[in-house]
Amino acid sequence: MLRKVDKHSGIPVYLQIMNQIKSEILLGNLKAESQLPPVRELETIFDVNVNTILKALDKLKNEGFLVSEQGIGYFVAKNVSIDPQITQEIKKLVSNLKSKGLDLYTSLLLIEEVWKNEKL
Amino acid sequence: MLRKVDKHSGIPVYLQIMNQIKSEILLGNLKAESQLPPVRELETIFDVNVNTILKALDKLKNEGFLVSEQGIGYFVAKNVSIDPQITQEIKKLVSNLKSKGLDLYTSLLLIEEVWKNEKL
DNA sequence: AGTAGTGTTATATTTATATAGAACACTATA
DNA sequence: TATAGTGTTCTATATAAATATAACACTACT
Repeated sequence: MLRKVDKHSGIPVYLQIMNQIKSEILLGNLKAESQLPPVRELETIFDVNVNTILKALDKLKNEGFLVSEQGIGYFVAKNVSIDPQITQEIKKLVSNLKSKGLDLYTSLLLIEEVWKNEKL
Repeated sequence: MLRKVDKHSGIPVYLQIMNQIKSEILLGNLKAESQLPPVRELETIFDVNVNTILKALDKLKNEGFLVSEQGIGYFVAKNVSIDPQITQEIKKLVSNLKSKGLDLYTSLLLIEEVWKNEKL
């Protein structure tokens, strides 16, 4: 589920890592209490330096998504899964956008812009 | 339509500027051939330095969204408007997500993750 | 006590981002 | 030809992001 980051996207790497982990938690793919791979393994998975991993994990701790225990590991803190119905609607839109030939980046742009421009 | 950037979001400012302008073009709010505000005005609009403006505009030129003429100004290059039907579907999902209490950032995360995980 | 497997901290270095401030160059028009 | 309004380039500085490398600290288990 977790995958290498894109070092040339312009998006800071530690943010990409935060986003991946946060998403997995929100989508219910990483359950509360479950343990993350050790940081040195995450280094390999994401293909970045430990310090970058730690920066991401530290921020996720501050946001309450993770807890850590010295000598033991990192754990998912709370259960914050999203309503599966919402996931379903997102899937529909995504497959729709894909079938129209849009790429991910453009799609995200449009969604952000619509979000910020629509009242309510 | 164009608005100040968030200097503390972690997203590079020049990228935020690129994204705003690109979105306006894609949504048809900035028409082909139309002229952008002068760079020194954009400085004020986005509340950043000229050099940062120029970095964003330069990249948009390279992507073919803009052209510039010394002493005259920046112009929207091509007509790349998105199918309005797609915009409509995005609006529906957005208002749906908003009504469920999700915030923009979380929504974008989920969409990106679903996009990358779904085959097809 | 020792060791393997964890997280944590620290220092130095490199590269990317962003700002400030100034000067320069081109275009149109008075 | 002068000037206002544009874009463009340059240099210097500051901060943030990312890497490499090494050492340190805690936990569980033998």
